[in-house]
Amino acid sequence: MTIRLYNTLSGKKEVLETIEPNKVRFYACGPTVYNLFHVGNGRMFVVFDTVRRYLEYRGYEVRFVQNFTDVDDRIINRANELGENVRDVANRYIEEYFRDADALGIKPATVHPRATECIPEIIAFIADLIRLGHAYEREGDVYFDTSSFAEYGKLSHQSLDEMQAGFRITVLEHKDDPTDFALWKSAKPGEEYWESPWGPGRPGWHIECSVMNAKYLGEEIDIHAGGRDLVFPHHENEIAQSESRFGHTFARYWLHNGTLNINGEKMSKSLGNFIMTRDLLEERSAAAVRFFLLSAQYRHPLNYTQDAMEQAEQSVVRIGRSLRNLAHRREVLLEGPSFARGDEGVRNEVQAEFDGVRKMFVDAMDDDFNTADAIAAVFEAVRLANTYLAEDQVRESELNGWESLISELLSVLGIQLSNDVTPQSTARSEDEEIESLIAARNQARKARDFKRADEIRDELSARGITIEDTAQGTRWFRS
RNA sequence: GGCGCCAUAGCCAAGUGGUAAGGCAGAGGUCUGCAAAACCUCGAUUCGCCAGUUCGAAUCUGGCUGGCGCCUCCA
Repeated sequence: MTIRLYNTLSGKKEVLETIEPNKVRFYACGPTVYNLFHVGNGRMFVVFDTVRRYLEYRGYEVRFVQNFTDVDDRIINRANELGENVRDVANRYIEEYFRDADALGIKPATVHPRATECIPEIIAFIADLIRLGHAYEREGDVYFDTSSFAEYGKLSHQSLDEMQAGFRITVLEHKDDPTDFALWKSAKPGEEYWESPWGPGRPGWHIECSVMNAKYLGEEIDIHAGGRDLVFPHHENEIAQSESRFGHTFARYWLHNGTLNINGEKMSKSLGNFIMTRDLLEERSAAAVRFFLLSAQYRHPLNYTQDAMEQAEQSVVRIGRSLRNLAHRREVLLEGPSFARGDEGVRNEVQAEFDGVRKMFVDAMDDDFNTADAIAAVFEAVRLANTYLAEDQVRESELNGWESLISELLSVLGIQLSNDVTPQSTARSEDEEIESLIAARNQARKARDFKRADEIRDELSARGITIEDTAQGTRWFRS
């Protein structure tokens, strides 16, 4: 069993072969912290969080690094707009990132470096590039000389000639060539700056990622991930910088997720057609949002619509009901006569079903993290579990088996189903009353006084209590 | 202008040469006093359109149409 992943560099699916056995060095580009992140950004975080979880599930020790770009024109502009200090703005949005990421079930990376924490290393890296003849200084700015890197364009599959032909407006500044890009930008009056051999200034955008990779993961890494829109120029430039500096392969596998679209267009801050993740979470469950974001293969575009979100919500409800029914059945079982608790282990045919579902899931995820197929495996487990629940005799070990299997798969996808949100204190005091109403209703049903039974059900329903009569008794829950 | 991607049922979405997964919504059935939950069955003779290759194509090739992304900040 091997994991295959689509590598943007080769344009093919390749077998994952890591630098060190059972260890993955994984870098994903993080946000520029000048605002909250929108659902499109959220897709990227969720997708690669899921890749990371899956690699861990498959036994890899994953060292996952995700940076914060906390030096950027946009942050400076934002700070000016707000009349605040640049550092304060950046720090605040880093905190806000963690808040929303946590709400979406995105695990913190192993390391979350910030560009401002790596300034000395960035300066040293740039100095090395100049020394090696890959960069030049012009009036306090430093540029990377793309013509010095023969393989420039290999990630985006374009030649330098093609790129130059594509430049509509040539903004040369001090650059020798339009495809050259800034490594170091001299500070404009009033801007935050760091001292450097080229005068006061700040790092360009691309250099921080090259530096952080080297600093936290080493000169060569296994997986580098980001959104499709980072392929060019950002990742192309990272490759140019790192490979020019170290003289060998930078990242083995380049993973890029498709855009999240809305009304057929890419959701982006510059187009202004975005929905903040935080706002979406006000009206939708995190589980549904995450389900939606994983409902398509990560490389494909995904269109955001109300309808699709509603469908995701319903799908998640179906899974949740199955888990709820498994838990209820176990509760009844444990309360029942002791012979019903007999636990002789899991029957072979049920074990075979567990194995079948798990294989379906792993096969799907092994094939370039096909979460759409993986979700189908979850539904297969749900269907089989529900079928098992319809049996007259069930065993605790098997109920537990279904529950833990479904939970196991959901946790790899990072989908956490919210439990009853009613505060415990309120819940407990109310429980007794509900139980007695249900008992009264069952008395009425026994006496075939269905009018009275339905009245009680309506009353409970009005209080937000849904009841379901099963062969094992009546179960209820807050809706 | 250059590079690249996509087009599968009402909706979402897998499937890259062997005869169309899964989910949502819908219809019918079973169970139930009823309801709910659940299970079963039904739904694309067909995969944007037109040619071609092949014993065989949603899957490969060419053309066309429609849509998107990148080439400028962007996950």
